[in-house]
Amino acid sequence: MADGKRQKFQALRGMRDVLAPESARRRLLVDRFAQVASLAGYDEMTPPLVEDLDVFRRVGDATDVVTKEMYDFVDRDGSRIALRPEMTAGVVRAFVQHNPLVPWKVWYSGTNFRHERPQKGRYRMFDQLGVEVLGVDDPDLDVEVIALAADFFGNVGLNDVTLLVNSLGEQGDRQAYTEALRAYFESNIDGLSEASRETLKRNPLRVLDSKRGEDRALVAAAPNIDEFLSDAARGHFDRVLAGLDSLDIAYERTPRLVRGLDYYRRTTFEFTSGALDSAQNAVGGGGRYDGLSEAMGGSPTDGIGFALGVDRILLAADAEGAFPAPESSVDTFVVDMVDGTHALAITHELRRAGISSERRFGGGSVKAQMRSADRSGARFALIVGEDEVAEGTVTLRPMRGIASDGEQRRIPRHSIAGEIRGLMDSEHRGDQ
RNA sequence: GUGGCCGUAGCUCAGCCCGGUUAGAGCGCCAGGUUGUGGUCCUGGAUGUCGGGGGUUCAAAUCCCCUCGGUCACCCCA
Repeated sequence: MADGKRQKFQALRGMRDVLAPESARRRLLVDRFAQVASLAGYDEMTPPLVEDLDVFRRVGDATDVVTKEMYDFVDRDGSRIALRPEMTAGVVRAFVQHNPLVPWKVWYSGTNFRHERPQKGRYRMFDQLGVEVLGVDDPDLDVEVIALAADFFGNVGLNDVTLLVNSLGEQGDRQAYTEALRAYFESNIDGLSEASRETLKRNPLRVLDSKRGEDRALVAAAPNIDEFLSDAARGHFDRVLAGLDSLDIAYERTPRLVRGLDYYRRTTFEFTSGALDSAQNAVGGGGRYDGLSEAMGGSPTDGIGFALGVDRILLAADAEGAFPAPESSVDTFVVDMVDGTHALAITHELRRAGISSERRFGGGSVKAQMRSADRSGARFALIVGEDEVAEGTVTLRPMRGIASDGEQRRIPRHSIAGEIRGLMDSEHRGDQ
């Protein structure tokens, strides 16, 4: 800096570094999701982190995500681009661009950006896992998609999760309902909070989401979506509910559930965690968005999908004591009391043989090296001193695991990898 | 974006209200006890721009202002 004083930087607001062991836990969570999704026939896809600003605008201009929270900027060539605030828009844009065979079933994991005031469970940079399916109108698909998410939560060990479902009807139904709400709230405007009056101008549906006490009574008595569903929408929704019942997937029918993004039609759903007692208790949500493809310039195509919040899932897992971070450990730790050249050679050798191996740098007493070995979580310590070098051996000392009661012994220097491999295999089989 | 609360060693926190010797504790870390052996125990040790900047004062971690960050509610949503 100008004054010569050293500036200590820190991550930008709402953006966090993910260090071990959290980093390993996240990787594991994504792996789990990949498993569950691929079991159901979904392929991974990775849309760009940045898109033309208009791609995201198609998501809806009445949502804060698009109007107030986007990281948009002017590129060097003058075009307006933006960091993705969610994944669906990019996926649908990709669908329109590549015109793949339908049904197109994809899953994704990735980072999104939203310029909001950070809070626990709400960050400016956050990861989502999700799926999207394009080209299928069948209500059974809605069930498959919801079941996939529900199974994933179960797989991760989250038990205190509630599924909320609703139908917003066809586009016309949704519009009619919106108008009915507008009329209703306008005729009762005096009972509405200041903030909700503002919301009413932009998006009457959103008023249903108000958490202000003053609005509660009015919201409770508001028109119900059920009265506005067309026969087709009604029939579709009934099939979805019947499907959920048949799979024993518990749900709560919530006519007031209004999802944030404007593109939702018909089936909408949300998963909330009872373990998260904050206002940020939604761990995932999604629904049908028939019509988005057209908005992106493609032909009319049915679509459905969901996005799950990685940060919130992990927070909920913490609260439930589920899905702990995997312990990081190595198979072997080399203690070199000679000059370090043995540690260098042996770790290299073992790693090439597929056996993980660590060592301490900068030497240190045997005691210090052993302490490092212990901390590394290594199952075996390989100790090399003058004596071992002289007789062409290394000392193999069991540190933990099934083998930890065994005595340490010397093994030929040239058969270390084979010896370790054998021990780990027998341990894996549950032998002595 | 609006309002409230908080910010002291790597971590969890005491001290701040009622300014005043070298700013503390536990855990962790390092070393020694055991000159070739971890995890327990004992002994010793290191570590802080008291979030940052400015102000008041003889004197500020303690008071005031600004700012940055976290957190809670609203809002929004994953």
